[in-house]
Parts: sequence; C-alpha cells; structure tokens
Amino acid sequence: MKMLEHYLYKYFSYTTFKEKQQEIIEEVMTKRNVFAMLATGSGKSLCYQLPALINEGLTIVISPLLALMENQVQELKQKGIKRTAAYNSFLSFKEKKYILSNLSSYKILYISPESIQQHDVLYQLAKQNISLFAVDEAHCISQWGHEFRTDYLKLSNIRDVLGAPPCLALTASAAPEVQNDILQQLQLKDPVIFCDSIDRRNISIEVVPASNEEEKKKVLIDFLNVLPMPGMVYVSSRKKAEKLSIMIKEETALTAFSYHGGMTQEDRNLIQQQFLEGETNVICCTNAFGMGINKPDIRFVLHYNYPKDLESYIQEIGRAGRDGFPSTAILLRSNEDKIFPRRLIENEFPAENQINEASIEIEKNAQQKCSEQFLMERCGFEETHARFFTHYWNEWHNHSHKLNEVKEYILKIIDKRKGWKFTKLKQMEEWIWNDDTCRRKRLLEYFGEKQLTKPEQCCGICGADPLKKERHIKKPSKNMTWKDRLASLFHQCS
DNA sequence: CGCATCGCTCCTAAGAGCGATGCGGTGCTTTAGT
Repeated sequence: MKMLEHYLYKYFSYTTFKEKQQEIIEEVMTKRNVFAMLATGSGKSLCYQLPALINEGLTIVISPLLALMENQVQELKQKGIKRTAAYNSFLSFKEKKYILSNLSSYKILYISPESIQQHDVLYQLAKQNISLFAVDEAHCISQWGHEFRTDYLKLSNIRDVLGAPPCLALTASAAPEVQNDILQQLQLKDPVIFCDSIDRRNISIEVVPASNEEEKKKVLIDFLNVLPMPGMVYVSSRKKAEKLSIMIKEETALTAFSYHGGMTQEDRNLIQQQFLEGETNVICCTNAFGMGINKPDIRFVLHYNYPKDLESYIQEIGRAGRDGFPSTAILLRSNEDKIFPRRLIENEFPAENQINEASIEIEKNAQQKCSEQFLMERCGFEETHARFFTHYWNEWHNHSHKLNEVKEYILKIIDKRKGWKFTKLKQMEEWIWNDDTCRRKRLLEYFGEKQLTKPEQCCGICGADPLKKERHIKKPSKNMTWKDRLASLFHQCS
C-alpha cells in the first residue's frame, strides 16, 4: 500500500513504518477490530493516529491518564496536526462546551473512560461519525477495570451507543488470559491479533535473596554503589519510597528523589522532569511512576518490593534500556515481603459485613439504584469500594435479575476476583522463588512465548550476568562485603 | 501482618513506656454560566 507511506510522510514526515505498524494500520483501515500487543517504543500511537487522519470522521482515544492525553495532544500539535483535543477535567466549562459543540471539526479526541460516560458527552459523540474507537494502554481494562476504575468495564456499552465503530486495543503487555479478558470486556468480534515478543534482550534479569529488611537495605546500597546510573527503585508504599530516597541520599553520593500518588501534581511533574533530564540518579517510586515515561537511558530497574503480577513486573522492568544498551532488572526478595501484596488485594474489596450492611440500608430506603455517595455517607464506604459496589449492584439491576439476590451476586464476584488476583500473585511468587529454571524462559512461558535463543546476559540462573557470575562461581569469602565483591568485579570487567 | 502513630498513664515534671488503633497503591471526576 503505497498510499499509506504517502500519508505517513505527509503527516509525520517518516518515510518508513516500524515493524508491524503497517500491517496493523492496514487492518484498521479495513474497519476490522484489532488487538495489538507491541513493545513500548514501537510506535503504538501511530497505529490509530494515521488512520484517524486519513479516514473521514472522528477517532476517539480512550486514555487512562490525563498527563498522557496532554502529552499526545501536544506532540501532535507540534507536528502541525491541530485538529485534536483532550477532553477532561483540566478544561474549563467554556472549553468543554466549545469542544462538544464543535466535535465535527476534530480528527482525534482523547478522553478518559470516566469522562466519556457523562451524558452530554456521550450524547454529542453519538451524533458524530466515529471512524475508530481506540483504547490506549488497554491492559488497564483488566488491571483496573474490575475494581479500581470500573468505568473501564463500561467501554463496550459506550461503543455500542456510538454505533459500534471499529475498535483498536493497544497494550505493551498482556499474558494470554489478560488478553482474553480485554477482548471479552470490549466485546471485540472477530479481532485481528498482533503480538510482539515481550522479551527485552538487552535487559538481564536478577533475583537477589535477602533474609530481612535490614539486609535488603544493605544490598540495595551496595548495588547502587556499583550500578551505572540512572535507575529506578520500585517499592510498595509511599512512605517507603520517601524513606528509601532519604536513605540513599545519606548513604551514597547519589541524588535520589521519591515519587508517588500522594504527592501534589506539581511535585510529581517537577521530579519526573528532573529525572527525564538526567538530573536525578535514582528515583524511588510506587507503581504510580511509569506509564508514559519514555526515558531511553534508564540503566536499571530495581524492585525493592515485588508487584502483584508478572504483567506489572514486565511493564516495570521494561522501562529500562529503551535505548537498546545493556541494562539490568534486579529484584530483591525476602520472605517478609509476602504479606504486603496480600493485604493490598484484600483491601481492594469492601468487607463482607459492609456489604451486608449496605444491602440492608439500601433496601430500607427502597432505592432501586444505589449511589456512591449514599454508600460513603451512610455505610462508611471508601470511595473505591463504593464505586465497586455500585457498579456491580447496577449491573445486576440492569439485567433485571431477582432483586433479593444482588448481595450474593456481589459476594460471588468478589470471590472470583480475589481468586484471580491471588492466582496471579502466586504465579509472580513462584517465578521469584524458583531458582532452577532460566528466569527469562519462565517469564516468556507465562506470556505464552517460547524462548528461541538466549541473549548473552540472560539471567542470574544462566550465570550470564556479571554480578551473578561472581557470586556463584567464586564463592565469596565470608569477610567480604557485598560492596567489596561487587566493586572488585566491576573493576575487573571495566 | 508489622509498623507507625496516638493517647493514656505515671503525677513533682517531662518524657518514657504501654496498649490500642489504623494504615498500606494505582486516578478519574466534581459547582455555577453568556
């Protein structure tokens, strides 16, 4: 298709497509539904941007973060593509109104799953000719949709209201069952599926045992003293992020900052910017940091605490070495860590007694629908729990099932979801604590891939990593500290 | 579960010591209006 290349040059001044881009775009142009799992940096956004500009009508892009939308719009505008906008709460009433009453003059509209549900918005959009319904970072559907941001589960209904335009779902990591979940939630009929390998061959993979928190701190500092910079340290809580960044500043010569969702937007922007510009060596963060971060030269990603599933893990380590140069993923494991992720999962769901209480309260008030506000004010629900409960309550009622069984339905959902989440956590932990098989191989297997050839610097089990090789081949003398061992090794290698 | 924090106790005071309590991650949205 010479035509595509013509438009590629016209709008983006590129002369050639990256791998798979062209095939995906061709399928999108034929109005097929497409699911594409592409490594970060492989030009996912172009897959909807180019068709959006060529086709008649409006392309809607569902995006999980306001910052992502803003970046994308800005980038497009810099390329001279002006007929694009992000519709979200950053806008004033006037701006929102302007966009809604001029929808036909836009080619691409970025919007969150929450905003698109708003009555006005949906009403106006439904009157448009929607050429494509794109879902960016589609793993959010599976990762966030069921509990945290249930509006993600409503996307297939939204798409129906919009006249069922063709859909393109894009993500960087989804194991087969997550993929199925996404396809099912979006109700994609007969989709074309593209999958890149998730293998990042320039990233070597390490798991380092530590018997307790004290030892982990020590190992962390030892690593930081020898690892090339910059890098990221993932932790599980906000407080830990702050404490570790202070510790690193005190005990090393490095600059370190923390980053988490509890900080103001200004602080987050500032710290992110400093890191992107190379002014910070180490960033200690929760899982708030990452999506949309495109820093090419991150040399290591160190997990001080491990995430709840291998999808998150692969996403997080994938932030290292985007420039293709050798990089390292290190995970510090300690038995003490096992409690925290379990607590997090439990905490995602309202407690059974709350559910009982809420059901009684709602019936007492003879309400057909329950509202989040009611649950928070009358039943003491947290916001996310209230939204979770409301979503499934309404879902049940919309399908006009027996009213008295809604409580059992919600309890069943919770049971099922906890089961799913604990299974994923178990798979993560099995991967961490299995010291027999190549870590890369097991990771690939989880994502339904077969390992073809191993990179030279594969993983700690394969003994390919210089850090690991030293530890395994030469049994270190007892008096030697981690620091000495690593330092001597690095001097040897360089 | 494990840790940090809170408030109580002691009673000359301040601050140490105690048990009880609660917190722990991810983000969107949100009024009025020519």
